[in-house]
Amino acid sequence: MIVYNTLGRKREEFKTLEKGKVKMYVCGVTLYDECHLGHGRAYIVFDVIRRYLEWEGYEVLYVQNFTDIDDKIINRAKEEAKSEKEIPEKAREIVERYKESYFRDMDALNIKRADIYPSATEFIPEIIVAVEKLLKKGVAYSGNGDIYFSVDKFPSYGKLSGRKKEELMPGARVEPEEKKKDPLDFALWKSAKPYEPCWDSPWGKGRPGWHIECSVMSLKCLGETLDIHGGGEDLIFPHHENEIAQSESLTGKKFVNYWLHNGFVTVRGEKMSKSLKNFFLLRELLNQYPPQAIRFLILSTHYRNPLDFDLAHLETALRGWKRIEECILKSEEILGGGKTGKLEETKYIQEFRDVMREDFHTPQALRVIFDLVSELNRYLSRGEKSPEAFSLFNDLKTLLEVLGFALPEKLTLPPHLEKLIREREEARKRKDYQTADRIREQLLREGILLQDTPRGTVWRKK
RNA sequence: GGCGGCGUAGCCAAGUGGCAAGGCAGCGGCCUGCAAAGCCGCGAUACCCCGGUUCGAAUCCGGGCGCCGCCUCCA
Repeated sequence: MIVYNTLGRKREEFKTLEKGKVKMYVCGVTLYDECHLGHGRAYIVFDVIRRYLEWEGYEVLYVQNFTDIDDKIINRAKEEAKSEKEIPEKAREIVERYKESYFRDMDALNIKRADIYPSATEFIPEIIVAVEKLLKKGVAYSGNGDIYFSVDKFPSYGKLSGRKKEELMPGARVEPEEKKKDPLDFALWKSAKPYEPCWDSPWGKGRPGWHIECSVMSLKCLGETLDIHGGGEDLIFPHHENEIAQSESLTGKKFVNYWLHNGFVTVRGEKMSKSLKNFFLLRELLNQYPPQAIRFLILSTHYRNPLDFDLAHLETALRGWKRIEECILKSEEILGGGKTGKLEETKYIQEFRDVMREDFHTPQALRVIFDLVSELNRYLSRGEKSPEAFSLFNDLKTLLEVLGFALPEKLTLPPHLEKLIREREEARKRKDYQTADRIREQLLREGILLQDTPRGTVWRKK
């Protein structure tokens, strides 16, 4: 299997530390706001990577953190709090609110839950120990109650993002802070201002810096070296660069073997972001489109390429998904649901494997699925219940599950609509097509689409 | 200023040396009472531009042009 490793910027053979096991850490969200499609992309992408690895027989331990203490959360709490002393409580409330919202969106998208969801505030003692260790090793220093990591003390700093320290200086908007010895140094521990949420530490009341939590939590949950660490490409610098510096200074071991980063979602060519106000919230999209359409859209572009979002593109994705869904519904009607006995694998399984082994090539995987759907449709259009058709149907369901598409559920119609369909069939027998067409239109207004097939009239949700 | 990415049919998107996948939309046909769905057939003499390497390039090299990202919180 080949994966593209950001560290080194090349495709590499994927070898796990321990045979058959994958330790995987994906940077989660900061719990201060709703998730938009950009977040959705990241977690769908890593969901598929995880599902594929599991399907290939790997035992995957998947960890995804929550950042539940951070400037943005505090700022939000300050906005919402009525008085200063309410701030810490508000911050907790905000965190809970958006954690719930996160799970609601991600569950709706059929993203498998991680094995562990560590939160920064659950690891304060461990973070403090880590910071003390870094101080003791002389790679960190104290500046007025804040503790900073000294980038100079980590010679290979820049190896992930491909920058040299000197290159970062000119023109870059690196805020020079007086407490820092070097503008690139970053906070491991921040001292608290009055009324901010805080914890006791050897350096006074404060809270952890952003980068240290991932180092500590991945270390505690997965060990010193990870197989895969993932996230959006905007995390490469400085977040992941800083994680490497801290973790490797702490353990002396290589932190991560394979760094995987997904590309952005853009809107009219520009990055989807809060500041540009060009974001689409997952919740709003999910109100209007089935989750499979969103997943289809995401997977139809390779995970490392930018994905330009437009509602028209989502509409196109929906139609594409509908073709697959129609094939499944029709198969169930003609061939019957449920798994049949294991028949020989079709060539499509092998093709799917071939393309997914090449850096998780989901656009190609969708091509394989469409090829399969076309062939299966040929059997179905003849009403043929051959073993080949059963086999194709089984494989189709298998492949869709690996890509995380929830299979359509068997729906039932309210009795009064069922009755209308029966009335229409009577009318058609009488050749009373006016009545039949009237009923068909009436049902369409209810969102029910009718298809008159050789095996009778079937209905679909529009 | 530094680092990185992208530019392929109307739209989306694969392909990274050997006759340009797939989807959506469109057109023609079959099926149908009419539809819907499905099936069959059709679409880039051509891959931003200009040079070069090669028997052969969308694919490699050089030079342009255009768009975007990171360097600041960010999936």
